[in-house]
Amino acid sequence: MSQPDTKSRILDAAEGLFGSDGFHATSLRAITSRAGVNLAAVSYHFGSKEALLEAVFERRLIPLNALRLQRLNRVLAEARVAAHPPAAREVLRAFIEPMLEFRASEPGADAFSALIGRALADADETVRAAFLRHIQPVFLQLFEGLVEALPEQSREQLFWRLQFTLGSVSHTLCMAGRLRILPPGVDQGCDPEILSTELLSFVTAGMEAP
Amino acid sequence: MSQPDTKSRILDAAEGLFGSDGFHATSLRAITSRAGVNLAAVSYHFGSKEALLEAVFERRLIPLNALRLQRLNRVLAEARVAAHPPAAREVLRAFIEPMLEFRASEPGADAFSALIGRALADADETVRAAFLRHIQPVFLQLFEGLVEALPEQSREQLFWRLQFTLGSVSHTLCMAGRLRILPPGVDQGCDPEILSTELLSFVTAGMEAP
DNA sequence: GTCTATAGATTGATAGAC
DNA sequence: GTCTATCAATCTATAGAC
Repeated sequence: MSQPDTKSRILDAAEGLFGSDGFHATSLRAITSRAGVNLAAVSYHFGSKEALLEAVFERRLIPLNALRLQRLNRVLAEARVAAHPPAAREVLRAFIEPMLEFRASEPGADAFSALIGRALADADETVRAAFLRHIQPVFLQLFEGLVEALPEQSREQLFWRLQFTLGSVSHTLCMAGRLRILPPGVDQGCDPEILSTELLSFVTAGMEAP
Repeated sequence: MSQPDTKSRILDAAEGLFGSDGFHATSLRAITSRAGVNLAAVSYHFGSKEALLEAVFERRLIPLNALRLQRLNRVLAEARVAAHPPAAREVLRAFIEPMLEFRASEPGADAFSALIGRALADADETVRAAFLRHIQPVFLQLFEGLVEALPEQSREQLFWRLQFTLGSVSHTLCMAGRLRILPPGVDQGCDPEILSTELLSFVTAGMEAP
């Protein structure tokens, strides 16, 4: 049981700092210092700061998006067998639950979660483009699933509503532990499972709105 | 009809660049270069980069949030006179429409719009804190309005649903003109008024979900 | 108020010894 | 693979002439 190798230590440190401070505001020195490795190790193992970011995305998003696509395809296949449209809630669940489950699963996952939640709207094109490359196939499949689930709506309308949904999901991934404004009678703590159910109910109702 | 003074030119340039490139990624040199003024003018007129950001927020958010509070209070007052709860849609409209109207009103407003859409989840605490200072009273009044509109829901539940709503609104402010993934049969162009109505329908249905 | 010039710190990246 | 040392570029901020 040796300690993680240099490459993994850098990935872990970068994930945490990119998530909490942002890509641009995180220096390679901050990363290697947290990882306990030499500054030059980043160049040796990854080549550049951008390539490191890409590696941080890949490590989590490849398995996560594969799981999303698998669940999405199962929901659509079952609906086809039953010869009726899939439920919008189940289509959305296939997209949302894997991310929230991952987030609740391991320590440090909330940093990656915040990174992902910010990526879609990030001002930095490096971050945004790297993220879009991974999310594109999932997004397109999710959209077609919603077209099947809600055939009475136009593609245009479904597209905008899906954008609103992505906004809710992204914000949910960012906000945990960062809520500063709490009205009286509201406690910040929230069971991840309840949050997941609430989010799913919210976006399902929004997508199905008359 | 002289050209805008140095202070306004700096504000305009900063607003545009903070919106498109982000606060951290925008240098004072980029701002003064776009504004056509000397680098030292920022220190003279504002004192620091952070103070400049605060001034960029203030110029737009003080009138905008005053309008939001005014509309919000009118909706709540009318409901009190009529002795029935306000409609959730009208409460949400008082919060959402002023921003989207402003955004459609003047050129350059979409840059500020993107800045605001990103601020709530920004990794940079400078940006986030400056924004929260302005949004706090509006947020608290909006929350209490929703408590009145939807009395059958707990404060906790309303709070989370309001967070999801903020996510949708924020993302809407960010995404215009930046949508990279377009499914077949979907055109990026969208009438601002239609987008506003669609967003309002989406979040109202989400807030009212069973 | 506006300018030049520069201080002082930090950045990403790399050359070359071990 | 890991390290030291360093380069060249960039940043915010300011001192001081006009």
